[in-house]
Amino acid sequence: MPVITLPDDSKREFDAPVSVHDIAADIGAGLARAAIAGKVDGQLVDTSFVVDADASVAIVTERDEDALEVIRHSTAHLLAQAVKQLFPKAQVTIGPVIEDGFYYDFAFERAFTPEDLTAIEKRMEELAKADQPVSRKVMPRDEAVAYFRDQGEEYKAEIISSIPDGEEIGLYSQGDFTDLCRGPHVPSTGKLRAFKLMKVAGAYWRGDSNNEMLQRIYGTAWKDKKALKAYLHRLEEAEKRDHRRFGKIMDLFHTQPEAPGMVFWHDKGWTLYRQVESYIRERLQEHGYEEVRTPQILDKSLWHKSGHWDKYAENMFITGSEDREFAIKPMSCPAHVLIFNQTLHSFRDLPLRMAEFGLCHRNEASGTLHGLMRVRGFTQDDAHVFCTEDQIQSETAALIKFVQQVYTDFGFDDVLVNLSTRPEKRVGEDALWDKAEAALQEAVEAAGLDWQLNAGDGAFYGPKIDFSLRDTIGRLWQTGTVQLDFSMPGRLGAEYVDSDGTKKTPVMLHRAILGSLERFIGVLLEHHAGSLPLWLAPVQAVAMGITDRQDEYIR
RNA sequence: GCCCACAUAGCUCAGCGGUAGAGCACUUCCUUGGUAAGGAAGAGGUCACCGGUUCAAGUCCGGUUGUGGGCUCCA
Repeated sequence: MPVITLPDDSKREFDAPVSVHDIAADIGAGLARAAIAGKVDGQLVDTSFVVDADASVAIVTERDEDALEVIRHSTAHLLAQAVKQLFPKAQVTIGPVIEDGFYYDFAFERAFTPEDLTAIEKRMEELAKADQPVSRKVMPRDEAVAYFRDQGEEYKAEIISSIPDGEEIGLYSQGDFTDLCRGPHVPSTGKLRAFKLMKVAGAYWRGDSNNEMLQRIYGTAWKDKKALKAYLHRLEEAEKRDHRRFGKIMDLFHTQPEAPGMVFWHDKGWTLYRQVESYIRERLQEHGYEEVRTPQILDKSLWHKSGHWDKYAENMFITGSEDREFAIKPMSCPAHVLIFNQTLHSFRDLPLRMAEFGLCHRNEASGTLHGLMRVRGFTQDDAHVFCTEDQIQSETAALIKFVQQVYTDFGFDDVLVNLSTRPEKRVGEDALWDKAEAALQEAVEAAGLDWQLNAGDGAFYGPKIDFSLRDTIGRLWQTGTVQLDFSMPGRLGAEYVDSDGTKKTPVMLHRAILGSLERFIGVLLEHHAGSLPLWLAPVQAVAMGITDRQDEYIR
């Protein structure tokens, strides 16, 4: 018979299998009422979950962090239930929990309007008030597929079909609504007391832009009205830190339709820009870099050789002269290799560190442009380190130190680090990838960084470490990057003479610390809420008179 | 690029079929040694662009461009 160990290490014994709800009730009627979910041996479960063996059990109430996830997930179901009642033709798809809330994707013949959203939210309030019990049952896969197909829910049926064999298919029901779900959920809809629908947006089915577009409704949910209000207030405050706002009020820059995605820097903004640039320039000298400058426009054939044309042609701006086709450079690396190739190099020259404030243009899809954060014309604080395979790790380690120093100097302490490994489409032998990935991983670990693995997200030419900074409303913007490349030097014919007198191909490390100066300044403005550190501020002090009589002295 | 929304004075916005409005900013004059902006007067808009409906269009409809929020993408 199950012996239940509670979080305070007290034990309770039951004669027969017992539900989480009943365990809570055994402790106290109040707790049973407050229970939102349970945690059995660390696993979040429904209150109806039956414990039939010895286990450690915690009752999850809204005081626990875990409750929020359950509440948000259940609110997503509430949203789906409301939508199905109001728009029976809408098909449900998926509705996961995200940071601060949830969303649910629907397939519907038309877009939901803001008025629809209001109506849906109202219906959700009613359903929550009705306090309908939420129940779970398990269904065999084929039966579940048939069940949803019968109701015209093709997407759900497709999802269930793709669940691997042997996995349990759990269905949750509340009132007239049943949805496939892993759970857990609140025991009844009355537990959902503080939510709000935020916005509608389009989203592709299964995240693939070749698929049809669904209607995504975003919402937020909290344990009570007070927390909801605090969240909405936080959003308002975040809006005030928007870098585009500072661009205006501090007279730093503007954009306009004649040059979408490109920045007009005003005097004060350019002062800030130059300050950032000269800071980096000083660091480059300290870290043993040479600085170069390469052309904006380069013959198409170079981009064919580098491999960029095949992969990124549609994102490159093209121009021509007489009968030749040129591309406006989207990156500086091939040009740096061309400089490298101008001289015969000894292994003694390596590592050779070549930096450029590289002005690049990329024809980004119009819908992705965003203030200074995502632009079409930008300057990378770019550099390439030509080195031997043996130098990869020490150079990477040095770069990580460099990056950390810069972020610290600019006042950032919360930096996200990702290590991205080989993608499916790639060049280079697996053995080389093994070596490269291991070298990068060792370097991040040696630096004591808190990092995450982004498996399969590397560039086609090598693995990379990305550094991201978070903006005001939680979005992450990649700034720094260290990318290993064992493709381009060979493609473009870079060579050095090794100690044994033979010619070898160097390895190339691409790296940027700020990423683009534009984006970095955007993040900087948001991070400091416009109050830049004195050394960066374009206006450091203002002398003001008290009346016009002092004007003479001030001038 | 895709979905939705938006585009009115330098800025923030109201107006939503009947010949353009507010606050702030700006200009002039007055006032002023006290923590964002005291008084008075004034200037400023082919209501993003193109087309349509209508006796009449910021106002309704279609298209284009740009912007915003998502999605996809990000060498």
